[in-house]
Amino acid sequence: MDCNCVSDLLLPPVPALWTPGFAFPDWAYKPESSPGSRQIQLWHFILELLQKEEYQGVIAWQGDYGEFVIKDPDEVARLWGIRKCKPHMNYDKLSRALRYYYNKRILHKTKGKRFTYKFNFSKVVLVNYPILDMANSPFFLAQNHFNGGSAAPDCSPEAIQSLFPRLPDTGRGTSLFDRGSTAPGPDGDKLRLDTFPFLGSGAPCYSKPPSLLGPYPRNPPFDYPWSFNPYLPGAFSLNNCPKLPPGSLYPSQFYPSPLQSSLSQLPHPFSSLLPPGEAAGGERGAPGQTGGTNSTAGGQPARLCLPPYPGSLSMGRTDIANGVTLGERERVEANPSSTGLGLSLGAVSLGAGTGQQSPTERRGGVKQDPESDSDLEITDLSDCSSDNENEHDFGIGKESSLVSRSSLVLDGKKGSLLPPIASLPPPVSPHPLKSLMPLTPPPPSLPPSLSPSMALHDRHREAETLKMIHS
DNA sequence: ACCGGAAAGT
DNA sequence: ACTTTCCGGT
Repeated sequence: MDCNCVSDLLLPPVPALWTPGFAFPDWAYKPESSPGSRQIQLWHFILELLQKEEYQGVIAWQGDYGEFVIKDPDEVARLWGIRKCKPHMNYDKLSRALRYYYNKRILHKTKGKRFTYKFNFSKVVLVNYPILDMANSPFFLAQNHFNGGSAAPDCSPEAIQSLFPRLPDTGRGTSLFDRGSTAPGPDGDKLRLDTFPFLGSGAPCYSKPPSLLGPYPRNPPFDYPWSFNPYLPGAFSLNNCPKLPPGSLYPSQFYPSPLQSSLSQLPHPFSSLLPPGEAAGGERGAPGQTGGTNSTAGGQPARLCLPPYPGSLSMGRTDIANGVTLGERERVEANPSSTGLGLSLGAVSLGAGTGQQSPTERRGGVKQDPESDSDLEITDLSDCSSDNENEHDFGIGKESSLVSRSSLVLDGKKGSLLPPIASLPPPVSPHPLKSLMPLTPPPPSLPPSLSPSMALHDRHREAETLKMIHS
């Protein structure tokens, strides 16, 4: 089954870089549609490369959130070929495979920019994010946990622990390259978001932050809301972003219950789930950079591997809900910069970051097409096409329909889970937060019967609460 | 360079 | 299901 190509020799025993924080959850390898299939998929591979500093000359994040540039198409193709034992792989073929992702909304092409594609992170995650597992995601676990574990059936310490297997110990991480055939056992297919780079836990150093489950943009750029932002200079207390200190594993603050730290900064529904102390912004030991101070990481000096947080925080309003609903596809695309579950991270114009001026230009350079920066260029604009100025990003009107529609789509797959959001209260105030509020996703684990009404009530209440807070 | 159909391979 | 391979078309 395995070819003994160089692949394994080339990439396999990945260094510390991949060990703890970079492993993708097992489910990431197993598209729900193809149980058992753990063949690495191209997008996984791309992500891998993107995360590895040594390949930044070949492929790197650049431009918009989730946008990356293949600086050396031939090389990427070669690597892919090696990985898949396809000696005759070339960029033409690889790009065909990438194109194949368009329909799946995993990727789309950034028009006007050569060799530039953009991840639809929410899709990337959700595509392989079994709704049921969702219930066990740190998000919900956290909720349940801090709420007293009322909702999820499986919120026992053990369960939680299983989500953060590598928190305490530096344990065996399953990396993309090192995902042993020896899956973690029964929970092998469960989410392990802690290991999912985008989910805020341990992303060593993206030159450019993929916007996945990152922070929920909430505050202005100058006040980065997340106590833990892996993409912030301070987040990685490594001298050099690029390379992790030899033998060093991610500092605990890389994945100290990312959720926790994140939650503390999340809009009400989430933040309130944390114990007072944490919600306050500080997370045990991990000095939240809440106040704008990024002195994360146990007092380590700030790094610089990352470009300063630009402040392109997109207020991705409803994304959370969408994410949960698994119905993000169109939405996300229609919402520039709020890729992912809507938690767009601070963008970081890369290039400058790691000083990867790189060979890119060799191919004529990537033309920075101002117009192409919009995510709206997506191929399938079934939904975005109708974007009106009226409906600014925080509007949920459109969103509602999208969400509900998406839900339907999913219904066929996983069963209906979330109530239509159409009935949600409209954003009362211009404050972005408000728009997030109503969409607090009910834990998927909730009985369908409960979910809807409960969720709505909660949403409303929370929205109210928020209003008060803000007033 | 990029697109997407078609067919074949795994 | 996910490519890989080909390929005509833009």
